[in-house]
Amino acid sequence: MDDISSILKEKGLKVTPQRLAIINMLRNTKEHPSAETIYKTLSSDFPTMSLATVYKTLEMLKNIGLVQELNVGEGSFRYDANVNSHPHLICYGCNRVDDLDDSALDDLLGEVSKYTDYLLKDQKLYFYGYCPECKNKKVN
Amino acid sequence: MDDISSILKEKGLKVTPQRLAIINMLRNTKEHPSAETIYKTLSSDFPTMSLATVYKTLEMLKNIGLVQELNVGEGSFRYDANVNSHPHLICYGCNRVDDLDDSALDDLLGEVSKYTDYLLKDQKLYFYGYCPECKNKKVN
DNA sequence: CTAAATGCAAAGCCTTTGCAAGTCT
DNA sequence: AGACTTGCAAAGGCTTTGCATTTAG
Repeated sequence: MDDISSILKEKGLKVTPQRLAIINMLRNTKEHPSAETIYKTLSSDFPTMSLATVYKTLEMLKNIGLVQELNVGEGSFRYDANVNSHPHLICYGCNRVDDLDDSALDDLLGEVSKYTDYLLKDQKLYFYGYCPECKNKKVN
Repeated sequence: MDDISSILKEKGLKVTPQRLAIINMLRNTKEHPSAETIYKTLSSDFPTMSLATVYKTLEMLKNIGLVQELNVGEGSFRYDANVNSHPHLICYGCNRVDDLDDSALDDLLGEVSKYTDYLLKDQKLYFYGYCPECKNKKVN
């Protein structure tokens, strides 16, 4: 099921306002926020919440498979409530991080397996460039 | 040209034994070592060299385009003297990091461009699984 | 000689940990 | 009530920085 409270209870985890806020924020954004961004965004609603709680919650959500951690090369992680490991697109212009269509992934894996004898299990794929908006604005 | 001393001199950088050792080590390995690994490996030949020097040298080598930084998701970077951004394969069994054939990359980019309007400029592609050796050893 | 690099230690940044106080069930 | 979670501050791991000393050109 998709109801967070039920999932947490099933696992013997407590349902706290902070946890609900964090997972709900992640589920309602496409921005792939960092812990810091989550923290700041929720600060208005939870002024006393600490960054440590955000990290602990994210750790827990990772462990129960509700969230995945991304590393697009920024020195801090980003988080994604979409847990199937889909490719990402990162814009050099505006730093947005977009998802790449899932069906693209199948095609990519098909290509790779032509070139390696590895038994492939997972992947972290980051494509960098300019998003449709930025590629028009930019000079070169 | 490919002669390190000449490249450094051309850029007004000094040729030091430490720098030569680091770049030579990177050019002669396929292991994609971390700064720590480089440091430890060279310690026998350069007992007084500090980790800071390794980091400063790697930073410099990045800047002049002789080395690229990889992040395979380990909490520390790895370094690669092969600076074209080729895909990597990481083995869950033995943690080795292999290169994927360059021609695979062209195919992959061709696939991706079918699915996005991004203007693609670069990519960091990590495929995880079991290398040919480990996939035979493992149980599942 | 003198500009740049090294090596040491200290500082920084992101993340994790310890623990008392507070909250969920 | 009892166990888990929060929030604060301190600690950790990797990387960077500052600065006096040393080295390359």
